[in-house]
Amino acid sequence: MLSLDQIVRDPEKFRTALVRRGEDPPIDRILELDSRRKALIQLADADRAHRNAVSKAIGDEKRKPTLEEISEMREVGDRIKSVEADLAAVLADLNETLLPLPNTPLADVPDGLNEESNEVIHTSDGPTESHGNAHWDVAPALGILDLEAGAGISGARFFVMKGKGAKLQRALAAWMLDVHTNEHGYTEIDPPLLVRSETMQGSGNLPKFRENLYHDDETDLWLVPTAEVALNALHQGKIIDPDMLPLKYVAQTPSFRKEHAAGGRDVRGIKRVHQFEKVEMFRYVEPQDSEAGLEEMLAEASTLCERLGLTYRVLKLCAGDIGFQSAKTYDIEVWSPGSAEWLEVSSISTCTDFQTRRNNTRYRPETGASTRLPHTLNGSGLALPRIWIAVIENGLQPDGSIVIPEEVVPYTGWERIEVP
RNA sequence: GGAGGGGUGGCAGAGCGGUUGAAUGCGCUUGUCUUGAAAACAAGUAUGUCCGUAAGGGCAUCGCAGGUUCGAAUCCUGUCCCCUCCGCCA
Repeated sequence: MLSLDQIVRDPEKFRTALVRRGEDPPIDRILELDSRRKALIQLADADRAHRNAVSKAIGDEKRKPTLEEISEMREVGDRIKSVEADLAAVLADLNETLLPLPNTPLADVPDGLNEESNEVIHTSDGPTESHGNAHWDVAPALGILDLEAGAGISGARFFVMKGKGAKLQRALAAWMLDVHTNEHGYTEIDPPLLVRSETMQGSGNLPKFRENLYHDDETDLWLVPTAEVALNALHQGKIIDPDMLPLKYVAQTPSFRKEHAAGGRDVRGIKRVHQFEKVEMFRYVEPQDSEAGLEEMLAEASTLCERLGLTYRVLKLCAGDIGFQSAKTYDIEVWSPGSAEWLEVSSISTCTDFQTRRNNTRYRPETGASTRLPHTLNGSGLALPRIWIAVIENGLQPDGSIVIPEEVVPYTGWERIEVP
């Protein structure tokens, strides 16, 4: 959520920032609601101050209230109730107006309203040829992926990994977690996958992206579309002690997405599915450290691609293409020689104080100082079925077998997936 | 699923209708003392919001939401969460 206070102080700054994202923000309405809000607070506070004074006097003097006092205070009480009702309506209105507004892009985020304006800022060395053997042909032939079985069990966009395919995915995830925990200083988290509405709202997924989420009506719980949702809620309503920041968390979880918006795109294979594994990095940092932290996370995700021997490139997303809660995002894409395209395997964002304001996570810079909102950063490190695809397609040998990247061999226990 | 107990400040823990933002202890900050530290002593130490240039003042908050009352941390209702025992169960 954007800061009401800051919007009121500099409405034009927010208007232009949101227009960059292609929004038409109701700034004037917000300003009007805020001034009504302040006026109502003053009315109610004045009445309450009066009532408190009278009640205190009665208490101090240890006497019964007079009939005049009782009738006057009843009147005051009624008036307070009616002003409070008005105020509640204004607050609800304000909330509904602010919640659907996305974060404002940072100054260095490129202009542009769609992915065509994204900037490729780095392309690694490595081959970008195509051999035309896509994973949806190669993997089923090797007996490590069963798309029909997935469809039979659960429907379109579900899949079954088998044998060395399943083991490869598990090995990749374990390796990534180990790199992040052992080399990058992250603490491993295993969070709940079903979360409350409040938690979903805190990350920015609700109320706006309801149609992309799985929900259980009976318990009113939501399946997480990414571990970010849970990691972001780890300190909700809490004040983080001085010297605790930065907090660096990593989690491997499934992600559940309805993918309604994808329509008929990426229907073949397992590039876009309803349930997939992902290793997610998440940081809570002091505001002044968030831009440097973002660069570090980009490096941490990039190094994984490099160590797997994959050709990858880094995109700086334009203002119109960054996610709802993001102020700046890098995407990492790896080359898929089978389908001859770049596959997005990581999206790394700073959400500034947008999420911590929503779920009331604060920190104290030092003992005795007043609280501030930390910034949150999130990034995939990395998204699994897609990295699995890249490993399979890049490891494909002339004889049809797959050679596994050296780094993960200690985790698989073997170096090659042979033709059966 | 059944029966009971409980949610109070950074932590522990009082208060159960009269002003209480809340005793007390611990922790923390500052000061005195000390060569320094510890101990001791003294003072201070919640969050949010509104008015105000500021100093300062008002209001709200004792899980959450309502209700009763001149007045609610205290009484009533609902709800969420935690704990204990029984049952069930991976």
